[in-house]
Amino acid sequence: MSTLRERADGPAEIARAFRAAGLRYTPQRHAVLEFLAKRHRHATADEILAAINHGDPRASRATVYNSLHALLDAGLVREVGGGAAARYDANLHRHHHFVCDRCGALEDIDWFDPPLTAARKALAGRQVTGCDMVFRGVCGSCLKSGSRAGKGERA
Amino acid sequence: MSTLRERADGPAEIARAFRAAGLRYTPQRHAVLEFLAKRHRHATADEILAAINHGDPRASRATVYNSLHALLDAGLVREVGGGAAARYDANLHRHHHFVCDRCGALEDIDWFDPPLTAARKALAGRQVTGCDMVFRGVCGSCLKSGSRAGKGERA
DNA sequence: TTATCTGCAAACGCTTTGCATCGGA
DNA sequence: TCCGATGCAAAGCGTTTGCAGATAA
Repeated sequence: MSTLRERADGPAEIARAFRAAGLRYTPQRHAVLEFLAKRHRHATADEILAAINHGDPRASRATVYNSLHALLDAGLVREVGGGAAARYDANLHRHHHFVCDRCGALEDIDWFDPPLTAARKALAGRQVTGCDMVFRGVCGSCLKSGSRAGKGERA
Repeated sequence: MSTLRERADGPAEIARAFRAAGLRYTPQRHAVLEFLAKRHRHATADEILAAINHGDPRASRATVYNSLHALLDAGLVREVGGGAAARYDANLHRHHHFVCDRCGALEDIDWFDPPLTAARKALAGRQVTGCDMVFRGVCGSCLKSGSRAGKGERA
């Protein structure tokens, strides 16, 4: 499991990631992956679209979705269910998620091993390749402020 | 935490659940909760709508969503991210989920305690009220058949 | 050269909303 | 009686698709 976010800060690394994954390397795809890898995590497709079209390569909405699907298939990007719109995350560092029921923030939680031993019995007869743990509750700043913060992304 | 599915098979129990939750009790809402509690789990809003309009009380699409939200707020129903459309589950028995990457089946996994001790450090500073564990992999029948089963619900 | 990606726009599916009416408490 | 639920239809939003033209390998 590579840690793209740590090592792929240079354009060359991103190009290499595409080739390693057997994906065609286009400026648009580069922009999508670079945006996710270097700048923002938990970005929605729309945020990616806006950011890219603010910059140089310019990609259409369809192309952004297209690229995201290619990257998902290749395992370079992860989809997080979060809320209404899907969020994408290039950080392949394993981590869990926490969703604040009050302000909707989606935060990363440091990785710890899921209880696969305890799960073994319950999961018998299946081939398990992954486990997403999503915790829910009230995040730190909502606890502090005591009120509802702006609904949105804060991770 | 009540186990509606086990005890609320009678209409009276369902009415009671509404009153206990401080919700207005209408025929439509009764039908939604009854459908989820007695018959089908992991049902989409559309499935609920179709089932209800096949029966007696008849509810509009908006009313189904409306009822579901009321039930969600009251904690009588759980939303499961599953796929494109949200799925709803009245079984308040705690359980985890398993999603088959091959056929898309959504299965229940017997409850076991999440590793909250291990998580404590990572979750510090937050108030945690819940934990959804979603396992991914290949389900039993796909393993057997070796090919892709029909995409859909099989839990 | 050729398979495949891009871009545009329109379609699609799920969910929400506005508003007049109905009905449970 | 009165607040809130219902029903209809239309809008909203995120996502996908079809097809002609462009482009990476």
